[in-house]
Amino acid sequence: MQKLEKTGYKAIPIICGPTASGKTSLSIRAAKELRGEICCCDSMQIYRHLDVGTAKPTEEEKREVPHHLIDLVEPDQPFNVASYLDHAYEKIEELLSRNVLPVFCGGTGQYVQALQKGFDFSGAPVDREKEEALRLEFERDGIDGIYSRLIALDPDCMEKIHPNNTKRVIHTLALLETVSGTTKDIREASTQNGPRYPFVLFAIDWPREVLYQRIDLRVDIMMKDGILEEAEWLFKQDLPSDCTAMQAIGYKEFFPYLKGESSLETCVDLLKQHSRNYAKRQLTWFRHMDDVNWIPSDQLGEYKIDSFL
RNA sequence: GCCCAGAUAGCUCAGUCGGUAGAGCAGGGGACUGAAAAUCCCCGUGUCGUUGGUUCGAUUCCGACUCUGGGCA
Repeated sequence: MQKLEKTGYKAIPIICGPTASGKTSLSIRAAKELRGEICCCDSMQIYRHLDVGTAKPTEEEKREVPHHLIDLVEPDQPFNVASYLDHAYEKIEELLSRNVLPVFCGGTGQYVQALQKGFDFSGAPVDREKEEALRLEFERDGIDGIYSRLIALDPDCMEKIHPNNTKRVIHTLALLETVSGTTKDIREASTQNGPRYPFVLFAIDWPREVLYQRIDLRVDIMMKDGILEEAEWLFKQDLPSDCTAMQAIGYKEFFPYLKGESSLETCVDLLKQHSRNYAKRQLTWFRHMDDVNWIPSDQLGEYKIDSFL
């Protein structure tokens, strides 16, 4: 914490908001005013080569303010919250050692929450082989048996995890068969030490219809900026379809067109649709996070975040 | 002009052997502790095109009309 004091601020800001809400420009202005550097908090911008479709900062924007935590891995490499936290904490230390304030910016609710709450995943190891075995069992026999075993180990899961959410059922059972205790015990242990740093959250709020218009418009701009070429590049990499980068919005929508199964216009419309659906899910995250400072869209240009720091 | 097929939820359509209707998508709300831009849960009243007829009762059957496809001229 002492290192943070040297920057002159008491907390690290995290600027979030749904896709196309203006996070990037706000974070650049804020970082300049606070003499900080930007740390992205985005589960897709961590992939190299996926630039236009993930709305990564442009070269020009990166020249204005240094950006970190982007382009961390190749699209075929595995990545998750825990990897993100490792990179994030390392980067925060590096910036603080130079007395520079990290300014976080991003739309991945899970990553933001993990930072804010200080989740420690070291007590919840992942057993890939066990998960794979359960996945095979699920494909063979269905979810019922697996779900029953999960409930036997932790009855609370009955209301916390719906049996149709097979991905989560399998993951949680694998975890509970690896470590002792219930999900509640694991949760409690993971937040035992609290957040690593004091964070302050901001979220940008637009009227829904306006946000949706902005999303549609931004997709059109992405088309001009070469999103299709990027999608084609990714398509040609021929990665497994369950690989995370292949599920990024802005790429998968073009695959039917690239296979000759659908018109370009249909794909663009679908991309807009998926982006809107995603924005709604993001808002659910932000609305229910603790201590969020909402920034009304009409105050975006002059909003000062430093009074919270 | 004639023939055929449609007309039902914002969209695409199912259905009612005559008792006023339901799916997918869209839209709204929610969950989220190692794939999270993922995954999953909840929410469905709409002059059943208009208008006559038959009927206790018509969105359903019959007629006319309007509109939309397709075909023939």
